[in-house]
Amino acid sequence: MEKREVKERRTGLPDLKNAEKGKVVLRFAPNPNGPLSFGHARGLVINSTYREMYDGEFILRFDDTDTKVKPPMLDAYERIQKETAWLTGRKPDRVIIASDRMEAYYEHAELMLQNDHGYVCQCSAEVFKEHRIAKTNCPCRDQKTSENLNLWSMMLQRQFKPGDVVVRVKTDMTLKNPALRDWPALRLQDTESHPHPRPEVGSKYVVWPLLDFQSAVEDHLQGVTHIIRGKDLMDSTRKQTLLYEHFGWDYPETMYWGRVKVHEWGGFSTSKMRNDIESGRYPGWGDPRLPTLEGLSGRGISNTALRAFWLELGITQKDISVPLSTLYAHNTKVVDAEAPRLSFIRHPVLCKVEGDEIPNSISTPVHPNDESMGMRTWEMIGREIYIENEDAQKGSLRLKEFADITLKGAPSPVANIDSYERSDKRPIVHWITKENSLEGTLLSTSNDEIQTVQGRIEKHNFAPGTIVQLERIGYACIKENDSFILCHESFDE
RNA sequence: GCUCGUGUGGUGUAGCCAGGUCCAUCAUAGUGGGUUUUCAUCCCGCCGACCCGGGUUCGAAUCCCGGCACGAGCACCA
Repeated sequence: MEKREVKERRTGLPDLKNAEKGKVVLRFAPNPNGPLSFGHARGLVINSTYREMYDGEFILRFDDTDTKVKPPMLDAYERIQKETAWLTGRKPDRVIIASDRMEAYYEHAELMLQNDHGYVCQCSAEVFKEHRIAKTNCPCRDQKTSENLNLWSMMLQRQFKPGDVVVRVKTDMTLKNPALRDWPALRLQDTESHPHPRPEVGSKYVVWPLLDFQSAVEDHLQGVTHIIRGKDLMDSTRKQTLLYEHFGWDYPETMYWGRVKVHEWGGFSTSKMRNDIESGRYPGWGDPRLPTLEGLSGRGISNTALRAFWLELGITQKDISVPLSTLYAHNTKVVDAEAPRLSFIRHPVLCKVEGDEIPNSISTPVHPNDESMGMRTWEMIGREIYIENEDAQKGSLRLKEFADITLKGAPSPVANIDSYERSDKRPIVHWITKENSLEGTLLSTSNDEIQTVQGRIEKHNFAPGTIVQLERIGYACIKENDSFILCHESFDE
């Protein structure tokens, strides 16, 4: 047997099976029942990265076929498209909305009934469950094709109530895997009391496809070649493969990833977040404590870091739990080189500087490792500065880039300049002059709480959304000119 | 219960399909040190893993069988 030449370490995602460059079609299909969360990012990152690797196409599909249990949210359609572009770096090649495609699903449902590959079942869910467990056929299974078509048109004509009737795919009631036995393909929804939120859809339809049917038909219609999704949908693949066999279609290649939890968050269920927002626990989807893309980007987690994070996890089927520090480590790498440095003084203490030959201004670099970012210059005319209360307790300090001082008196100490050169090992602290700073606020998240610290923030001209580094504190995202939120964990006080 | 899937250091991940070059990769965390007028960045060192038991084989992280553990599906949710 021939041996591989060298075992090379794989980097990046593994190759796709049966993939030809330029002919790969991938998709990601969220339910628009809320904006995108951290968990959705995996599907977006993995699928869109394969698009780039294979020069293929990437479809964003809205699976909005449930109006009651997981009702879509109207503004999510736009938001999800924006968030997708933000995260993946470009727009999807195609956008499909399932609720626009109902006629196609009806057509295939009818075709399935005509070919006797499905039937209209009037058993209750409970009764059918008995059959599924007992591996026995339900009476509806033997109906004539004409009877099925007749019942189908009655469904469309609203002659049944939700729960009374369902269209099933004929598989085999003796299949080993109970999940696959004559699975339901379409059902009725009361769209009068639970209308679809899209005005053009509203109460227009009562017969709605279920995920396995809708997704299967749509994947075929769109020419999807590779499906990469969570392993919770493995049985979906098996169900859908049986449907594909009825239609004589070839099922796409599939890959799965396992379940991911984040230590600090647990899961990230859109439905649960929606409840928490509606109950007032969080003010909105963009709250920095929430694992939504909006919440994360709002506190300065970059799209590059998110991509690196998910690419590193890859597509193993293991169920894992990851600490947020992993994401933060990626973010630091992305953000540090570009983050201007600013001084923020928590619990500020005002000091009067005294000494000989005090210069008129002090200059310090915007970024210690990048001269091209320039200098920041503080006027020393007023000779009043702020230092952190905690530092003030230490008595003698080195004001960074300025002077060694000794503090005397309280509560407004005098800072006597001992030396401009560094003369000993006294601690180096950050500081700011009174005239070059404003009152400011620093927010941070911790254990589902938002903490606030008041202080003095160095004046700056950076736009909201800019990620800066507050010296000796951490990276922060500018919310407004005088308010910041910490990107990573909270202060360790 | 039935069905399916997964088990590599604290956390992830490579290697497994095509057994040897694996006293097991890389990252992150932790820890020690270096650079640095930030408790940042950067650099170096250390720490630490093949779920268990059989089997096949000259040789097993890799193949086979059996356990065990964990997860998911069995919805008229996605």
